[in-house]
Amino acid sequence: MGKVLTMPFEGSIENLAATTAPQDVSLEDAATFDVLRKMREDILCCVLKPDQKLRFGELRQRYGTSVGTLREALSHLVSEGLARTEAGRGFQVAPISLADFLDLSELRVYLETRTLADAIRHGTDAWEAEIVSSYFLLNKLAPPRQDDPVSVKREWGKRHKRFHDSLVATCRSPWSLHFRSELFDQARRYHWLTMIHARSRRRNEHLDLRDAVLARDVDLACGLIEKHIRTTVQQAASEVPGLTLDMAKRKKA
Amino acid sequence: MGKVLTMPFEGSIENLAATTAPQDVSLEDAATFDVLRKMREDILCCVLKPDQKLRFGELRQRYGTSVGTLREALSHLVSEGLARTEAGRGFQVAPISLADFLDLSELRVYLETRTLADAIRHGTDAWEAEIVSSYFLLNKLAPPRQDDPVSVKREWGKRHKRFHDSLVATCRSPWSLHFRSELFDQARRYHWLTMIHARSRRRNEHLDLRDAVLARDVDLACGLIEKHIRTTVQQAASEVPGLTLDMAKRKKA
DNA sequence: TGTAAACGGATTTTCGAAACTTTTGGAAAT
DNA sequence: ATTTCCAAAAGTTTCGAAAATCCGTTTACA
Repeated sequence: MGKVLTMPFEGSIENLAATTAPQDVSLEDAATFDVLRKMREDILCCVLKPDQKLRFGELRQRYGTSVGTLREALSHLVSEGLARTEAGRGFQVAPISLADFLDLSELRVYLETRTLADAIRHGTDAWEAEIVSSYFLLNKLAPPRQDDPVSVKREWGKRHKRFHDSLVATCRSPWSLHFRSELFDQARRYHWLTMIHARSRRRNEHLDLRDAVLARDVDLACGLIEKHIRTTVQQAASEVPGLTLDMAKRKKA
Repeated sequence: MGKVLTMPFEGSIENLAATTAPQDVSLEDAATFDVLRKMREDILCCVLKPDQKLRFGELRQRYGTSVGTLREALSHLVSEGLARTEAGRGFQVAPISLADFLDLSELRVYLETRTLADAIRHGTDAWEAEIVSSYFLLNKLAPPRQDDPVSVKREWGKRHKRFHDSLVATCRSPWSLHFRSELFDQARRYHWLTMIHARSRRRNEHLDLRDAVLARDVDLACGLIEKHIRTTVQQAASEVPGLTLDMAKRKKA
Protein backbone atom coordinates (compact mmCIF):
# COMPACT_ATOMS: atom_id res chain seq x y z
CA MET A 1 0.00 0.00 0.00
CA GLY A 2 2.35 2.75 -1.16
CA LYS A 3 3.46 4.71 1.83
CA VAL A 4 1.92 7.84 0.57
CA LEU A 5 0.86 9.49 3.76
CA THR A 6 2.99 7.66 6.26
CA MET A 7 3.85 10.40 8.71
CA PRO A 8 0.67 11.71 10.24
CA PHE A 9 -0.40 15.01 8.73
CA GLU A 10 2.84 15.09 6.77
CA GLY A 11 1.11 15.45 3.44
CA SER A 12 -1.12 18.22 4.62
CA ILE A 13 -0.99 21.80 3.61
CA GLU A 14 0.76 24.34 5.79
CA ASN A 15 -2.11 26.41 6.98
CA LEU A 16 -4.46 24.01 8.70
CA ALA A 17 -5.55 26.57 11.21
CA ALA A 18 -9.02 27.69 10.20
CA THR A 19 -10.63 24.69 8.63
CA THR A 20 -13.59 22.39 8.38
CA ALA A 21 -13.75 20.17 11.45
CA PRO A 22 -16.77 20.62 13.71
CA GLN A 23 -17.09 23.81 15.60
CA ASP A 24 -16.41 23.95 19.26
CA VAL A 25 -19.80 25.18 20.15
CA SER A 26 -18.68 26.37 23.54
CA LEU A 27 -17.18 29.45 21.98
CA GLU A 28 -20.52 30.90 20.94
CA ASP A 29 -22.10 33.53 23.09
CA ALA A 30 -25.81 33.25 22.27
CA ALA A 31 -28.31 32.24 24.92
CA THR A 32 -28.81 28.80 23.44
CA PHE A 33 -25.17 27.99 23.88
CA ASP A 34 -25.18 29.32 27.40
CA VAL A 35 -27.78 26.78 28.33
CA LEU A 36 -25.94 24.08 26.46
CA ARG A 37 -22.72 24.86 28.23
CA LYS A 38 -24.38 24.88 31.64
CA MET A 39 -26.20 21.64 31.03
CA ARG A 40 -23.07 19.96 29.74
CA GLU A 41 -21.17 21.03 32.80
CA ASP A 42 -23.95 19.74 35.03
CA ILE A 43 -23.91 16.36 33.33
CA LEU A 44 -20.13 16.15 33.39
CA CYS A 45 -20.10 16.93 37.10
CA CYS A 46 -22.93 14.50 37.76
CA VAL A 47 -25.18 17.22 39.14
CA LEU A 48 -27.54 15.73 36.60
CA LYS A 49 -27.03 12.06 37.31
CA PRO A 50 -26.63 9.25 34.80
CA ASP A 51 -29.96 7.86 33.57
CA GLN A 52 -31.82 10.76 35.15
CA LYS A 53 -34.93 11.82 33.29
CA LEU A 54 -34.70 15.34 31.88
CA ARG A 55 -38.15 16.90 32.00
CA PHE A 56 -38.76 20.14 30.22
CA GLY A 57 -40.69 21.63 33.11
CA GLU A 58 -37.88 21.25 35.63
CA LEU A 59 -35.16 22.25 33.20
CA ARG A 60 -37.05 25.34 32.16
CA GLN A 61 -37.08 26.47 35.74
CA ARG A 62 -33.50 25.50 36.43
CA TYR A 63 -31.98 27.23 33.44
CA GLY A 64 -34.58 29.96 32.98
CA THR A 65 -35.28 29.42 29.33
CA SER A 66 -37.97 28.30 26.91
CA VAL A 67 -38.88 24.87 25.66
CA GLY A 68 -37.56 25.51 22.18
CA THR A 69 -34.17 26.64 23.34
CA LEU A 70 -33.92 23.73 25.75
CA ARG A 71 -34.80 21.30 23.04
CA GLU A 72 -32.03 22.60 20.85
CA ALA A 73 -29.51 22.25 23.64
CA LEU A 74 -30.69 18.76 24.54
CA SER A 75 -30.52 17.73 20.95
CA HIS A 76 -26.92 18.83 20.92
CA LEU A 77 -26.11 16.85 24.02
CA VAL A 78 -27.51 13.76 22.38
CA SER A 79 -25.14 14.08 19.46
CA GLU A 80 -22.26 14.52 21.88
CA GLY A 81 -23.28 11.35 23.65
CA LEU A 82 -24.10 13.02 26.94
CA ALA A 83 -27.83 12.44 26.67
CA ARG A 84 -30.20 10.05 24.97
CA THR A 85 -33.66 10.39 23.54
CA GLU A 86 -36.41 8.26 22.18
CA ALA A 87 -39.02 9.89 20.02
CA GLY A 88 -42.04 10.79 22.06
CA ARG A 89 -40.63 10.04 25.45
CA GLY A 90 -38.20 12.82 26.04
CA PHE A 91 -34.59 12.98 27.10
CA GLN A 92 -32.41 11.47 29.78
CA VAL A 93 -28.80 11.73 30.86
CA ALA A 94 -26.62 9.13 29.14
CA PRO A 95 -25.92 6.08 31.27
CA ILE A 96 -22.43 5.16 32.38
CA SER A 97 -20.82 1.78 32.57
CA LEU A 98 -17.42 0.30 33.05
CA ALA A 99 -17.55 -1.14 29.54
CA ASP A 100 -18.13 2.32 28.15
CA PHE A 101 -15.30 3.80 30.18
CA LEU A 102 -12.91 1.10 29.01
CA ASP A 103 -13.95 1.57 25.42
CA LEU A 104 -13.60 5.32 25.33
CA SER A 105 -10.35 5.22 27.27
CA GLU A 106 -8.77 2.93 24.69
CA LEU A 107 -9.60 5.39 21.95
CA ARG A 108 -8.45 8.23 24.13
CA VAL A 109 -5.03 6.68 24.47
CA TYR A 110 -4.67 6.76 20.72
CA LEU A 111 -6.02 10.25 20.22
CA GLU A 112 -4.15 11.80 23.12
CA THR A 113 -0.83 10.34 22.04
CA ARG A 114 -1.42 11.18 18.41
CA THR A 115 -2.30 14.78 19.08
CA LEU A 116 0.35 15.22 21.74
CA ALA A 117 3.11 13.89 19.50
CA ASP A 118 2.16 16.26 16.72
CA ALA A 119 1.74 19.18 19.08
CA ILE A 120 5.21 18.68 20.52
CA ARG A 121 6.73 18.53 17.05
CA HIS A 122 5.13 21.82 16.13
CA GLY A 123 5.23 23.57 19.47
CA THR A 124 5.97 27.29 19.62
CA ASP A 125 7.06 29.63 22.34
CA ALA A 126 3.51 30.75 22.92
CA TRP A 127 2.48 27.11 23.29
CA GLU A 128 5.13 26.51 25.93
CA ALA A 129 4.10 29.65 27.76
CA GLU A 130 0.47 28.56 27.90
CA ILE A 131 1.48 25.15 29.22
CA VAL A 132 3.54 26.73 31.98
CA SER A 133 0.75 29.09 32.81
CA SER A 134 -2.07 26.54 32.82
CA TYR A 135 -0.01 24.10 34.87
CA PHE A 136 0.65 26.79 37.40
CA LEU A 137 -3.05 27.48 37.76
CA LEU A 138 -3.88 23.80 38.01
CA ASN A 139 -1.20 23.16 40.58
CA LYS A 140 -2.36 26.00 42.75
CA LEU A 141 -5.60 24.16 43.48
CA ALA A 142 -5.42 20.88 45.33
CA PRO A 143 -7.38 18.11 43.63
CA PRO A 144 -10.87 18.27 45.15
CA ARG A 145 -12.10 15.76 47.68
CA GLN A 146 -15.57 14.44 48.26
CA ASP A 147 -16.66 17.12 50.69
CA ASP A 148 -15.36 20.16 48.82
CA PRO A 149 -18.04 22.56 47.62
CA VAL A 150 -19.20 22.13 44.04
CA SER A 151 -17.75 25.46 42.96
CA VAL A 152 -14.24 24.34 43.93
CA LYS A 153 -14.69 21.09 42.07
CA ARG A 154 -15.91 22.97 39.01
CA GLU A 155 -12.95 25.32 39.06
CA TRP A 156 -10.51 22.46 39.37
CA GLY A 157 -12.22 20.68 36.48
CA LYS A 158 -11.91 23.79 34.36
CA ARG A 159 -8.22 24.20 35.07
CA HIS A 160 -7.58 20.51 34.54
CA LYS A 161 -9.16 20.68 31.13
CA ARG A 162 -7.31 23.85 30.26
CA PHE A 163 -4.00 22.23 31.12
CA HIS A 164 -4.62 19.17 28.99
CA ASP A 165 -5.92 21.31 26.15
CA SER A 166 -2.83 23.46 26.26
CA LEU A 167 -0.59 20.42 25.80
CA VAL A 168 -2.08 19.49 22.45
CA ALA A 169 -2.92 23.00 21.28
CA THR A 170 -0.39 23.07 18.45
CA CYS A 171 -1.46 19.78 16.95
CA ARG A 172 -2.27 20.39 13.32
CA SER A 173 -5.08 17.92 12.90
CA PRO A 174 -8.42 19.58 13.63
CA TRP A 175 -10.34 16.33 13.44
CA SER A 176 -8.06 14.58 15.90
CA LEU A 177 -8.36 17.51 18.26
CA HIS A 178 -12.11 17.53 17.92
CA PHE A 179 -12.55 13.87 18.80
CA ARG A 180 -9.93 14.09 21.51
CA SER A 181 -11.86 16.89 23.11
CA GLU A 182 -15.15 15.02 22.93
CA LEU A 183 -13.65 11.96 24.58
CA PHE A 184 -11.87 14.03 27.16
CA ASP A 185 -15.22 15.43 28.24
CA GLN A 186 -16.75 11.99 28.34
CA ALA A 187 -13.94 10.79 30.54
CA ARG A 188 -14.53 13.70 32.88
CA ARG A 189 -17.80 12.14 33.97
CA TYR A 190 -16.02 9.03 35.17
CA HIS A 191 -13.07 10.95 36.48
CA TRP A 192 -15.46 12.84 38.63
CA LEU A 193 -16.92 9.73 40.20
CA THR A 194 -13.45 8.40 40.79
CA MET A 195 -12.37 11.49 42.67
CA ILE A 196 -15.44 11.39 44.83
CA HIS A 197 -14.88 7.81 45.89
CA ALA A 198 -11.11 7.81 45.71
CA ARG A 199 -9.47 5.89 48.53
CA SER A 200 -5.96 6.05 47.14
CA ARG A 201 -4.15 9.25 46.35
CA ARG A 202 -2.08 9.61 43.20
CA ARG A 203 1.22 11.40 42.88
CA ASN A 204 1.44 14.49 40.72
CA GLU A 205 1.44 13.05 37.25
CA HIS A 206 0.76 16.41 35.68
CA LEU A 207 4.13 17.78 36.65
CA ASP A 208 5.98 14.89 35.00
CA LEU A 209 3.82 15.31 31.96
CA ARG A 210 4.48 19.02 31.77
CA ASP A 211 8.23 18.55 31.99
CA ALA A 212 8.32 15.79 29.42
CA VAL A 213 6.35 17.92 27.01
CA LEU A 214 8.45 21.02 27.56
CA ALA A 215 11.57 18.89 27.06
CA ARG A 216 10.01 17.88 23.72
CA ASP A 217 10.41 14.23 24.62
CA VAL A 218 7.67 12.70 22.50
CA ASP A 219 8.06 9.11 23.65
CA LEU A 220 8.22 9.93 27.33
CA ALA A 221 5.29 12.34 27.17
CA CYS A 222 3.10 9.90 25.25
CA GLY A 223 4.02 7.13 27.63
CA LEU A 224 3.06 9.27 30.59
CA ILE A 225 -0.27 10.30 29.23
CA GLU A 226 -1.06 6.74 28.30
CA LYS A 227 -0.31 5.63 31.81
CA HIS A 228 -2.28 8.57 33.16
CA ILE A 229 -5.37 7.43 31.29
CA ARG A 230 -5.01 3.73 32.01
CA THR A 231 -4.38 4.29 35.70
CA THR A 232 -7.54 6.35 35.98
CA VAL A 233 -9.59 3.56 34.45
CA GLN A 234 -8.16 0.98 36.79
CA GLN A 235 -8.71 3.19 39.77
CA ALA A 236 -12.30 3.75 38.75
CA ALA A 237 -12.89 0.05 38.17
CA SER A 238 -11.67 -0.85 41.62
CA GLU A 239 -12.84 2.08 43.69
CA VAL A 240 -16.13 3.32 42.29
CA PRO A 241 -18.89 1.14 43.72
CA GLY A 242 -21.62 1.66 41.16
CA LEU A 243 -19.57 1.00 38.08
CA THR A 244 -19.22 -2.73 37.92
CA LEU A 245 -22.70 -3.36 39.22
CA ASP A 246 -24.19 -1.27 36.46
CA MET A 247 -23.78 -4.10 34.03
CA ALA A 248 -25.97 -6.46 36.01
CA LYS A 249 -28.61 -3.80 36.46
CA ARG A 250 -28.66 -3.21 32.74
CA LYS A 251 -29.10 -6.86 31.91
CA LYS A 252 -32.44 -7.00 33.65
CA ALA A 253 -33.89 -4.17 31.59
CA MET B 1 5.52 5.79 20.92
CA GLY B 2 5.46 2.28 22.41
CA LYS B 3 3.16 -0.16 20.67
CA VAL B 4 0.94 -0.63 23.63
CA LEU B 5 -2.30 -0.78 21.79
CA THR B 6 -1.52 -3.91 19.87
CA MET B 7 -4.65 -5.87 20.57
CA PRO B 8 -7.57 -3.48 20.41
CA PHE B 9 -10.22 -3.67 23.10
CA GLU B 10 -8.47 -6.52 24.83
CA GLY B 11 -9.14 -5.04 28.21
CA SER B 12 -12.83 -4.63 27.63
CA ILE B 13 -15.74 -6.50 29.07
CA GLU B 14 -17.64 -9.15 27.15
CA ASN B 15 -21.00 -7.59 26.66
CA LEU B 16 -20.38 -4.28 24.97
CA ALA B 17 -23.58 -4.41 22.98
CA ALA B 18 -26.02 -1.89 24.40
CA THR B 19 -23.95 0.92 25.80
CA THR B 20 -23.27 4.58 26.15
CA ALA B 21 -21.74 5.96 22.97
CA PRO B 22 -23.71 8.65 21.13
CA GLN B 23 -26.93 7.72 19.51
CA ASP B 24 -27.19 7.35 15.80
CA VAL B 25 -29.84 9.93 15.42
CA SER B 26 -30.83 8.67 12.01
CA LEU B 27 -32.77 5.88 13.64
CA GLU B 28 -35.35 8.18 15.16
CA ASP B 29 -38.67 8.62 13.41
CA ALA B 30 -39.86 12.03 14.59
CA ALA B 31 -40.32 14.87 12.15
CA THR B 32 -37.25 16.71 13.37
CA PHE B 33 -35.06 13.81 12.44
CA ASP B 34 -36.67 13.50 9.06
CA VAL B 35 -35.58 17.01 8.27
CA LEU B 36 -32.16 16.38 9.71
CA ARG B 37 -31.72 13.28 7.63
CA LYS B 38 -32.80 15.02 4.46
CA MET B 39 -30.58 18.01 5.05
CA ARG B 40 -27.62 15.83 5.86
CA GLU B 41 -28.13 13.90 2.67
CA ASP B 42 -28.38 17.13 0.70
CA ILE B 43 -25.14 18.42 2.13
CA LEU B 44 -23.36 15.13 1.62
CA CYS B 45 -24.48 15.05 -2.00
CA CYS B 46 -23.56 18.69 -2.48
CA VAL B 47 -27.11 19.66 -3.38
CA LEU B 48 -26.48 22.23 -0.70
CA LYS B 49 -23.06 23.42 -1.71
CA PRO B 50 -20.07 24.08 0.53
CA ASP B 51 -20.08 27.58 2.05
CA GLN B 52 -23.66 28.11 0.93
CA LYS B 53 -25.71 30.30 3.23
CA LEU B 54 -28.62 28.47 4.81
CA ARG B 55 -31.50 30.91 5.20
CA PHE B 56 -34.47 29.90 7.26
CA GLY B 57 -36.91 31.25 4.71
CA GLU B 58 -35.68 29.10 1.85
CA LEU B 59 -35.18 26.02 4.00
CA ARG B 60 -38.65 26.29 5.45
CA GLN B 61 -40.06 26.11 1.97
CA ARG B 62 -37.73 23.35 0.82
CA TYR B 63 -38.34 20.99 3.72
CA GLY B 64 -41.83 22.13 4.64
CA THR B 65 -41.23 22.69 8.32
CA SER B 66 -41.10 25.37 10.97
CA VAL B 67 -38.25 27.59 12.10
CA GLY B 68 -37.87 25.85 15.41
CA THR B 69 -37.59 22.41 13.93
CA LEU B 70 -35.12 23.64 11.33
CA ARG B 71 -33.03 25.26 13.96
CA GLU B 72 -32.78 22.04 15.89
CA ALA B 73 -31.71 20.13 12.80
CA LEU B 74 -29.17 22.78 11.82
CA SER B 75 -27.78 22.78 15.30
CA HIS B 76 -27.24 19.06 14.97
CA LEU B 77 -25.46 19.45 11.66
CA VAL B 78 -23.09 21.91 13.25
CA SER B 79 -22.03 19.41 15.87
CA GLU B 80 -21.49 16.83 13.14
CA GLY B 81 -19.25 19.26 11.31
CA LEU B 82 -21.49 19.53 8.27
CA ALA B 83 -22.53 23.12 8.94
CA ARG B 84 -21.18 26.12 10.76
CA THR B 85 -22.79 28.97 12.62
CA GLU B 86 -21.85 32.23 14.14
CA ALA B 87 -24.15 33.72 16.73
CA GLY B 88 -26.43 36.22 15.13
CA ARG B 89 -25.59 35.53 11.54
CA GLY B 90 -27.18 32.19 10.87
CA PHE B 91 -25.91 28.97 9.39
CA GLN B 92 -23.95 27.90 6.37
CA VAL B 93 -22.77 24.65 4.87
CA ALA B 94 -19.32 23.67 6.13
CA PRO B 95 -16.51 24.53 3.72
CA ILE B 96 -14.36 21.89 2.13
CA SER B 97 -10.65 21.93 1.50
CA LEU B 98 -7.93 19.54 0.53
CA ALA B 99 -6.28 20.03 3.90
CA ASP B 100 -9.48 18.95 5.59
CA PHE B 101 -9.84 15.91 3.37
CA LEU B 102 -6.27 14.85 4.07
CA ASP B 103 -6.73 15.32 7.77
CA LEU B 104 -9.94 13.38 8.06
CA SER B 105 -8.68 10.64 5.79
CA GLU B 106 -5.68 10.01 8.01
CA LEU B 107 -7.93 9.49 10.99
CA ARG B 108 -10.22 7.37 8.88
CA VAL B 109 -7.40 5.00 8.05
CA TYR B 110 -6.91 4.37 11.72
CA LEU B 111 -10.56 4.03 12.63
CA GLU B 112 -11.50 1.89 9.65
CA THR B 113 -8.65 -0.54 10.21
CA ARG B 114 -9.21 -0.64 13.94
CA THR B 115 -12.92 -1.36 13.63
CA LEU B 116 -12.49 -3.74 10.72
CA ALA B 117 -9.87 -5.81 12.52
CA ASP B 118 -12.08 -6.16 15.56
CA ALA B 119 -15.16 -6.89 13.47
CA ILE B 120 -13.39 -9.69 11.61
CA ARG B 121 -12.22 -11.23 14.86
CA HIS B 122 -15.75 -11.28 16.20
CA GLY B 123 -17.68 -11.91 13.01
CA THR B 124 -20.72 -14.15 13.05
CA ASP B 125 -22.69 -15.95 10.38
CA ALA B 126 -25.27 -13.19 10.30
CA TRP B 127 -22.46 -10.67 9.80
CA GLU B 128 -21.10 -12.60 6.83
CA ALA B 129 -24.57 -12.89 5.35
CA GLU B 130 -25.15 -9.16 5.58
CA ILE B 131 -21.82 -8.49 3.89
CA VAL B 132 -22.65 -10.82 1.03
CA SER B 133 -26.06 -9.28 0.70
CA SER B 134 -24.98 -5.65 0.84
CA TYR B 135 -22.15 -6.29 -1.59
CA PHE B 136 -24.59 -7.86 -4.00
CA LEU B 137 -26.80 -4.81 -3.88
CA LEU B 138 -23.88 -2.44 -4.29
CA ASN B 139 -22.47 -4.38 -7.18
CA LYS B 140 -25.76 -4.41 -9.01
CA LEU B 141 -25.56 -0.66 -9.49
CA ALA B 142 -22.74 0.73 -11.58
CA PRO B 143 -20.88 3.58 -9.84
CA PRO B 144 -22.67 6.74 -10.92
CA ARG B 145 -21.24 9.10 -13.50
CA GLN B 146 -21.58 12.83 -13.77
CA ASP B 147 -24.75 12.83 -15.87
CA ASP B 148 -26.68 10.21 -13.92
CA PRO B 149 -29.84 11.51 -12.27
CA VAL B 150 -29.54 12.47 -8.64
CA SER B 151 -31.80 9.65 -7.49
CA VAL B 152 -29.42 7.06 -8.92
CA LYS B 153 -26.47 8.73 -7.24
CA ARG B 154 -28.33 8.79 -3.94
CA GLU B 155 -29.21 5.13 -4.17
CA TRP B 156 -25.62 4.18 -4.94
CA GLY B 157 -24.41 6.28 -2.03
CA LYS B 158 -26.84 4.53 0.26
CA ARG B 159 -25.73 1.07 -0.84
CA HIS B 160 -22.09 2.04 -0.64
CA LYS B 161 -22.51 3.14 2.94
CA ARG B 162 -24.48 0.04 3.81
CA PHE B 163 -21.72 -2.16 2.45
CA HIS B 164 -18.99 -0.43 4.40
CA ASP B 165 -21.14 -0.40 7.52
CA SER B 166 -21.75 -4.11 7.21
CA LEU B 167 -18.03 -4.84 7.18
CA VAL B 168 -17.45 -3.34 10.62
CA ALA B 169 -20.83 -4.19 12.13
CA THR B 170 -19.49 -6.71 14.64
CA CYS B 171 -16.80 -4.43 16.00
CA ARG B 172 -17.27 -4.25 19.75
CA SER B 173 -16.18 -0.68 20.30
CA PRO B 174 -19.19 1.65 20.09
CA TRP B 175 -17.04 4.77 20.25
CA SER B 176 -14.81 3.67 17.45
CA LEU B 177 -17.83 2.83 15.36
CA HIS B 178 -19.41 6.16 16.13
CA PHE B 179 -16.42 8.22 15.05
CA ARG B 180 -15.81 5.98 12.07
CA SER B 181 -19.34 6.61 10.90
CA GLU B 182 -19.02 10.36 11.32
CA LEU B 183 -15.83 10.48 9.32
CA PHE B 184 -17.24 8.16 6.69
CA ASP B 185 -20.03 10.64 6.11
CA GLN B 186 -17.60 13.51 5.94
CA ALA B 187 -15.58 11.67 3.35
CA ARG B 188 -18.72 11.12 1.31
CA ARG B 189 -18.82 14.82 0.48
CA TYR B 190 -15.41 14.65 -1.13
CA HIS B 191 -16.05 11.27 -2.63
CA TRP B 192 -19.02 12.75 -4.34
CA LEU B 193 -17.02 15.53 -5.92
CA THR B 194 -14.42 13.03 -7.03
CA MET B 195 -16.97 10.88 -8.78
CA ILE B 196 -18.42 13.83 -10.58
CA HIS B 197 -15.09 14.95 -11.97
CA ALA B 198 -13.46 11.54 -12.23
CA ARG B 199 -11.36 11.11 -15.32
CA SER B 200 -9.84 7.82 -14.32
CA ARG B 201 -11.85 4.70 -13.53
CA ARG B 202 -10.95 2.45 -10.65
CA ARG B 203 -11.12 -1.32 -10.60
CA ASN B 204 -13.56 -2.99 -8.27
CA GLU B 205 -11.87 -2.61 -4.92
CA HIS B 206 -15.01 -3.57 -3.04
CA LEU B 207 -14.92 -7.13 -4.28
CA ASP B 208 -11.35 -7.65 -3.09
CA LEU B 209 -12.28 -6.13 0.20
CA ARG B 210 -15.31 -8.34 0.59
CA ASP B 211 -13.35 -11.49 -0.10
CA ALA B 212 -10.52 -10.57 2.23
CA VAL B 213 -12.99 -9.90 5.00
CA LEU B 214 -14.95 -13.09 4.45
CA ALA B 215 -11.66 -15.00 4.42
CA ARG B 216 -11.01 -13.41 7.84
CA ASP B 217 -7.67 -12.13 6.64
CA VAL B 218 -7.21 -9.16 8.94
CA ASP B 219 -3.96 -7.87 7.51
CA LEU B 220 -5.05 -8.08 3.91
CA ALA B 221 -8.43 -6.51 4.57
CA CYS B 222 -6.93 -3.64 6.55
CA GLY B 223 -4.35 -3.09 3.87
CA LEU B 224 -7.02 -2.94 1.22
CA ILE B 225 -9.19 -0.48 3.03
CA GLU B 226 -6.22 1.70 3.79
CA LYS B 227 -5.31 1.77 0.12
CA HIS B 228 -8.96 2.38 -0.76
CA ILE B 229 -9.02 5.50 1.38
CA ARG B 230 -5.63 6.84 0.34
CA THR B 231 -6.29 6.32 -3.33
CA THR B 232 -9.50 8.28 -3.10
CA VAL B 233 -7.68 11.20 -1.52
CA GLN B 234 -5.04 11.24 -4.20
CA GLN B 235 -7.60 10.98 -6.93
CA ALA B 236 -9.52 13.88 -5.45
CA ALA B 237 -6.39 15.96 -5.09
CA SER B 238 -5.44 15.52 -8.71
CA GLU B 239 -8.82 15.46 -10.42
CA VAL B 240 -11.17 17.76 -8.55
CA PRO B 241 -10.55 21.30 -9.78
CA GLY B 242 -11.92 23.33 -6.92
CA LEU B 243 -10.11 21.57 -4.12
CA THR B 244 -6.60 22.93 -4.24
CA LEU B 245 -7.74 26.39 -5.21
CA ASP B 246 -10.01 26.60 -2.21
CA MET B 247 -7.09 27.40 -0.02
CA ALA B 248 -6.18 30.54 -1.90
CA LYS B 249 -9.77 31.68 -1.88
CA ARG B 250 -9.88 31.22 1.85
CA LYS B 251 -6.75 33.22 2.45
CA LYS B 252 -8.31 36.37 1.08
CA ALA B 253 -11.24 36.19 3.46
C1' DT C 1 -14.11 64.04 0.54
C1' DG C 2 -14.03 61.04 4.28
C1' DT C 3 -15.92 59.38 8.59
C1' DA C 4 -19.52 58.51 11.69
C1' DA C 5 -24.19 58.10 13.13
C1' DA C 6 -28.86 56.76 12.05
C1' DC C 7 -32.31 54.45 9.61
C1' DG C 8 -34.95 50.44 7.45
C1' DG C 9 -35.34 46.01 5.59
C1' DA C 10 -33.92 41.39 6.00
C1' DT C 11 -32.71 37.62 8.99
C1' DT C 12 -32.07 35.32 13.12
C1' DT C 13 -33.28 34.16 17.86
C1' DT C 14 -36.36 33.37 21.46
C1' DC C 15 -40.61 32.28 23.31
C1' DG C 16 -44.95 30.14 24.94
C1' DA C 17 -49.28 28.42 23.34
C1' DA C 18 -51.61 24.58 20.66
C1' DA C 19 -51.46 19.85 19.00
C1' DC C 20 -50.08 15.55 19.87
C1' DT C 21 -48.27 11.30 22.49
C1' DT C 22 -47.30 8.63 26.34
C1' DT C 23 -48.14 7.47 31.03
C1' DT C 24 -50.95 6.90 35.00
C1' DG C 25 -54.67 5.50 37.78
C1' DG C 26 -58.99 3.67 38.54
C1' DA C 27 -63.27 1.20 37.26
C1' DA C 28 -65.33 -2.78 34.90
C1' DA C 29 -64.81 -7.41 33.17
C1' DT C 30 -62.56 -11.89 33.18
C1' DA D 1 -56.34 -11.45 41.86
C1' DT D 2 -55.41 -10.22 37.19
C1' DT D 3 -56.28 -8.22 32.94
C1' DT D 4 -58.48 -4.79 29.88
C1' DC D 5 -60.11 -0.64 28.90
C1' DC D 6 -60.89 4.28 29.15
C1' DA D 7 -60.17 8.97 30.51
C1' DA D 8 -57.53 12.41 32.86
C1' DA D 9 -52.94 14.06 33.65
C1' DA D 10 -48.27 14.72 32.54
C1' DG D 11 -45.04 15.43 29.24
C1' DT D 12 -43.30 16.13 24.53
C1' DT D 13 -43.21 18.03 19.85
C1' DT D 14 -44.30 21.42 16.54
C1' DC D 15 -45.33 25.83 15.09
C1' DG D 16 -45.39 30.78 13.79
C1' DA D 17 -45.52 35.27 15.78
C1' DA D 18 -42.87 38.81 18.54
C1' DA D 19 -38.39 40.58 19.97
C1' DA D 20 -33.67 41.17 19.06
C1' DT D 21 -29.96 41.51 15.99
C1' DC D 22 -27.37 42.31 11.87
C1' DC D 23 -26.16 44.54 7.40
C1' DG D 24 -26.30 47.64 3.71
C1' DT D 25 -27.58 52.36 2.63
C1' DT D 26 -28.54 56.83 3.35
C1' DT D 27 -27.89 61.02 5.85
C1' DA D 28 -25.44 64.24 8.81
C1' DC D 29 -21.34 66.39 10.06
C1' DA D 30 -16.42 67.69 10.12
